[in-house]
Amino acid sequence: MEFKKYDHLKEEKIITDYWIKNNCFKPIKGKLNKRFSVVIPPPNVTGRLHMGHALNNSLQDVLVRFKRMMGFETLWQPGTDHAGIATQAVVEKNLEKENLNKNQLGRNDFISKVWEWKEESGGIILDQLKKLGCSCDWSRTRFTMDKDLSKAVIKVFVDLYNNNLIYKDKKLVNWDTKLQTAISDLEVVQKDVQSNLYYINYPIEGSSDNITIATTRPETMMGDTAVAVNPKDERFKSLIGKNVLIPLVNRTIKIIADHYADPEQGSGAVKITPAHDFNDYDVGKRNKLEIINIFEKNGLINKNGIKEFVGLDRFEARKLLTKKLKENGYLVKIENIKNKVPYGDRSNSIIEPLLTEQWFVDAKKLAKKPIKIVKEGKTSFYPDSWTKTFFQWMKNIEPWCVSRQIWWGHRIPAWYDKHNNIYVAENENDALKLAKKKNKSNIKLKQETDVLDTWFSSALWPFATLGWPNKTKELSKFYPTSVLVTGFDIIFFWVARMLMMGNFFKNKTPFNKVYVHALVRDEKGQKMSKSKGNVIDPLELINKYGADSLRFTLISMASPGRDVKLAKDRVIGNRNFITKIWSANNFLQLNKCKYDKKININSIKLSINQWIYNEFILTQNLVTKSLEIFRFDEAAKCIYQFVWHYYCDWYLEFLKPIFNSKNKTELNEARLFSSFMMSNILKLLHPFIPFFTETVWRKNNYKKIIKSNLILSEWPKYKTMSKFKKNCSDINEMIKFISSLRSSKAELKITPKLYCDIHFLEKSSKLNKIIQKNLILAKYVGRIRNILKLSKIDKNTFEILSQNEKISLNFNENIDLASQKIRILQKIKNLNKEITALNSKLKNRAYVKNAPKEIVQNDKRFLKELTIEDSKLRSIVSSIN
RNA sequence: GGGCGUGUAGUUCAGUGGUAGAACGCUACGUUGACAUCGUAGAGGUCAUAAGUUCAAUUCUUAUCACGCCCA
Repeated sequence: MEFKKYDHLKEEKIITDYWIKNNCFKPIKGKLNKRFSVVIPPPNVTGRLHMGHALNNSLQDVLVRFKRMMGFETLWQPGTDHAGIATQAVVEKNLEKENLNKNQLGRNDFISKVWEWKEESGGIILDQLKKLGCSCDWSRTRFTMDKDLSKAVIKVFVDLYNNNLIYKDKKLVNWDTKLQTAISDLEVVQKDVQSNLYYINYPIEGSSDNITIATTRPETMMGDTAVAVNPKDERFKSLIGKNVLIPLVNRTIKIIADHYADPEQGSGAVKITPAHDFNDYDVGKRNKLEIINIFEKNGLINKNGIKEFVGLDRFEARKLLTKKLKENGYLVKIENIKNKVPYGDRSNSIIEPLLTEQWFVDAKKLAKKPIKIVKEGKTSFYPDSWTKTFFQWMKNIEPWCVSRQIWWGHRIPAWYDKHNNIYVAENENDALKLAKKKNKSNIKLKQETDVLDTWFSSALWPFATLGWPNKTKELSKFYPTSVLVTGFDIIFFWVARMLMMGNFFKNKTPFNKVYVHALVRDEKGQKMSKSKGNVIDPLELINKYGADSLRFTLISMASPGRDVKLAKDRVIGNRNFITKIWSANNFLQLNKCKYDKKININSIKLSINQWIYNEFILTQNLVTKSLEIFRFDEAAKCIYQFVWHYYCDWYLEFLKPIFNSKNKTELNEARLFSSFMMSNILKLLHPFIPFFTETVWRKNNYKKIIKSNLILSEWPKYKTMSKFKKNCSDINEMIKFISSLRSSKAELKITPKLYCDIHFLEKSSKLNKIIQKNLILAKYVGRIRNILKLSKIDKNTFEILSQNEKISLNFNENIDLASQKIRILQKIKNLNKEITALNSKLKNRAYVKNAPKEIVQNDKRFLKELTIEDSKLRSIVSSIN
């Protein structure tokens, strides 16, 4: 009989359609009357599936499928976020191809263009998640710019404003000159770069002396409003209070004393430009310095700069200014140093601190409750080490700049009158009402043009997707969510902010547990990046090896606190695992194995069935326990071991002689039970490799017998049968015996397929009894011809030790006894090393006194066994001649 | 500079205060009626280094070294 190969491409498609058509991903009231819910970390609409998504979503799917089978009413809430800056950039790029820009279109038309783009290609990543097997309730897919979600965003903004948790302020913010918007602290990446440190002389007024300052950004001289020295720095003490002239700028500024100036750094004197440096800004505030902004919003020098520099780009200005300083003798030297320069994470352009009016969330106040919640364990991190990171950030949190000077996003619900009075309301009408109340007359209002940071709306994800601010059924059922699965890189961006918003608006923490997974790297441990060219495309792997192989690989490598180093070989290995199960299942079909629901475990008689049942229970318990504590790696490893090395390697081999026998009772039981076990294997494996297992489930007709799809079937919860104990231990002895027999053959260089006679040399051999009891297994799997009552002694006979019993083997072939003698002597030598070590340990009185009794007992028993082994090996050696 | 993490077989990683494990790779043999995407057997480790606690340390403590990440 020939079997078809497992065709993952074909089957995965069939199964996906089948699940969706049959509403398998929707919450269904399960046996437990408990609920389990997860919200997906919404991928960007501009996103394409990468390995990070693949890992993140595979893990969520494992949990969701596991809990669903456990009998929880389960919801996995999917969706995407609108990715303000990224999406706007994509659409602007498309416009460029048509020689258009957004200003030509105007705000409204541009936004319609973005929506057009979103409808067309904003769903790609969701389709890719379906390919991965994600069992989200796709009918509930949400988007952060949806009407409902936008309503939530606006309400949150207004409520926070009315609670004084949002305010408008003029502050130094991180300004992206390329995108021409403010961004939050978190969106700034500090990069190590090689820079020049310029030493420049500032002439001291009324003297021929200079003070030398050091700076990496000479062009900002145009905005200098002081030179600072450290009050403790003896070198400069006499200069404090004097005026200096900014070279070329020809403006006079004061030398001030401020502890910010570090005597060790540069020249010890530092120019202060409050408008263009966060530290200088603070110095300026302390010393009441003037603030002179010298940049336009696109990074060009404005009219506050030196005349001939106006309109120059900041880096051009630096070059030119350096040249002029040098020509005029102000430049002392240039030093090459390493320093950190801020870059925008989206634009990759150097961030300019710029004084602008922006909207801020009072994160410090909002952080208080989440800190408490996490301390109390109402939300806990797995692995726990992230708790510390979380606290560290939350306790030092800065105001969160939430306004962005772009068009695509939630427009801030604030209106201004002509005096710039602010009215914050959910809509223009309400704003007008507020204005009327204040002004006692009807006036015209203009809406704020800024939009909100995308993370502002993502922060509402766990309750906004469930219908908030409406009081929906879903909200009461599925909030708070059970677990959040996410990467550590967005703990601050997203997790912390969800905790703030959830605890403020719902007065309940948005998730009870946060499972934090690591990054996926390449096999050498390098971060995957396009520029390095080491990116592995998950879709390529899915096409080649199947979604299940990729999932199983990622899941089994997700051990806590460690990055996933992905190599293609792993995926191939796991594809082989799937093939192995496929062929094992073919074997069952070949032998007409059929599962009957009326199976009565209690009446199972065959030792091997009892044994595999027992092993299965151990596996079932360990897999369940591991998944409960997010040890995905342990769970995957455990089921892999069971399927391959217990079920396939031993159980199926032991079944063969029974399938060949004519004992109807045994045959029927074997057929029934092997199939029953297979059905349970499929269940345990289903969260890991859902497509394959559901396919086999259908192929085996389990659906008819069990009356359920695999995805909605019941998670195994079988109980130990104590009366199986003896037979299980017998089978374990059989395995040990057969293994030692095989080893001996290999050592004797005898072909494994060769049969031999055996004879038990011990007076009352336990092994003998066990083997007699399981004779057909021993004969078939152990390849034993006969069990002799009397020992043959000839040159084809060789004695071995198995489970410390002496057994003689008799082959139809000559044996090289001399070389065996050498081998055994070596074994004895090693054995004696152990015996000596153990002996001296047991002679140590302190050890015997202090160690737990069981440990000492164990050692004594072990020593005894070794001693017996030693003497038996010696007797074997002496018999060889 | 502050914080966190990692260092165990050739590789990727589990693990434990009491005889060191897996997967992949490697070596030898093998086409026995599920499976060569396979089987059987095997080789391979001073558990980074040093000191301390302990009857006992790969495991706990401290220091050092190496690597990685986050924050300033």
